[in-house]
Amino acid sequence: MIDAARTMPDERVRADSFDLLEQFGTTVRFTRDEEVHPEGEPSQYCYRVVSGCVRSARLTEDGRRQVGEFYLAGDMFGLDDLEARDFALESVTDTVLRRYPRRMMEKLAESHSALSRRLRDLAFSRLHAAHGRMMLLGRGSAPERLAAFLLEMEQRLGHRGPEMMELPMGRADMADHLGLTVETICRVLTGMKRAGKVRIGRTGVTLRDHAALETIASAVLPVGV
Amino acid sequence: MIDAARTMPDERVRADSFDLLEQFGTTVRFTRDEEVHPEGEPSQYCYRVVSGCVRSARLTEDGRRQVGEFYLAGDMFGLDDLEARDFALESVTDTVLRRYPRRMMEKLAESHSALSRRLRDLAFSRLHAAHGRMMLLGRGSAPERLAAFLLEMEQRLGHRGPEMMELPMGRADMADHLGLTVETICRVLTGMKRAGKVRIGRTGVTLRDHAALETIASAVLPVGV
DNA sequence: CGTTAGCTTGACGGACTTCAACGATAGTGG
DNA sequence: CCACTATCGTTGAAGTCCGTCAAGCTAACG
Repeated sequence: MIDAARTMPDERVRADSFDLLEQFGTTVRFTRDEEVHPEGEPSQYCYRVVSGCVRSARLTEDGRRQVGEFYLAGDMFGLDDLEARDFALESVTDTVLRRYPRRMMEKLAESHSALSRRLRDLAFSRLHAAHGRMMLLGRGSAPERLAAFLLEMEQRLGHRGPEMMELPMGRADMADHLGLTVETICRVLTGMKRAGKVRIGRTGVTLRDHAALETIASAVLPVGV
Repeated sequence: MIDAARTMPDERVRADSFDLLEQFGTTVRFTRDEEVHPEGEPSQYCYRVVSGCVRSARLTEDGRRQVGEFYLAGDMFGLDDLEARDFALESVTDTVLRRYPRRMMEKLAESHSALSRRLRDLAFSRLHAAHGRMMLLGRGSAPERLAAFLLEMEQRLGHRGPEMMELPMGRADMADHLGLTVETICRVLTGMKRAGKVRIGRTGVTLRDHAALETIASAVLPVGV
């Protein structure tokens, strides 16, 4: 388990620094659409996704919703009390989480510079991703947003091969994540289907024409990616 | 010193932790629209704005531009090589910066947990702001974006009183920051002027009806802010 | 088998963009 | 000092992409 964690290439949590925390962790379970942590309260815990999917979401008074991020298996979240303060954290599907006391993490970070460094890197990595998403939301068309999203999901889910990729979230979650409506998601998805770029199932998608999707998405991605 | 760090309310840099770094700093100057750091290169330095304004910007092949953040006097930036890697850093106006070697900062952070903690808090604070901006870009109307921007600028510039607030950036920068066009910025601004909410000058704005602007912006701000 | 939640499709309207022209201001050189 | 010019800001008209509203469809579940 530790070794498997160690081979993670990206921001996914590697065991080395974080396993200091492991002994203080408890496992918690949620069914779909439960509140892991409510909007507006300071958070006592941080979490790691064991399986399933969690979303951070903010709601306006008039009902508009923005889904900030999706956290997938291996991802850590709730590391700052800031984020939890004005984004609700909700399970998307049936989800198993590992929960750690934030105070303990901060205490450990004080004496273990490697953990501290790791937390910082993680924060900057997230910030980096957020900046990319700002480009997407600010300047991307609906097809560009969706293409980028599908490719990101494929990468983060570690999906390989031709079989259908199961997406944990529904159309509404995608829409609120990408700043679009459910209808637009459907229409763009249908368009991609008709063009032979994707195959669509109820809960999954198959990316048939990778190159085409990457071309669409690359317009709003940093050059040379 | 540690206590001071703990009571920090916002992300503005106070000398306490960061002044460890001060002796390694050098002062650099830029006139408007110069490149502080180009897109695509790893950064050797991080910076603090002494005076003026710096923007982070990303460009697509077909000419669309996204301005990620504006850094004002007191703000630090370039703390991660990630951000610098795919956002160019450019002076908006005549700007004086204090420049520090990143390697030195990381070295100091290893042995000084207060600095490390500060860096982490700063990163999370930025992430927090980025999430707010995602809500704005994904779900906000043009007036909502502009109102939120004007109020944010007033706060960050530390502006008080009835006299005109000088904005360092032009309409194009605002537009690319808010995911709008220059024309839309003008039109919304004119509308606000006609409604008596603002007064407009070439390089500055006066916020005449604070309450109205806050009402507009509050729709896409977290509840209770 | 009925019910419900989520997905899909269509018609229409609106907010913002695009394209175009005009205006104002600052900087420059004769 | 004053044209001259470049740059930026403003305004108007037309177009487009996406949102809104509405209805139908599909699949899962009791």
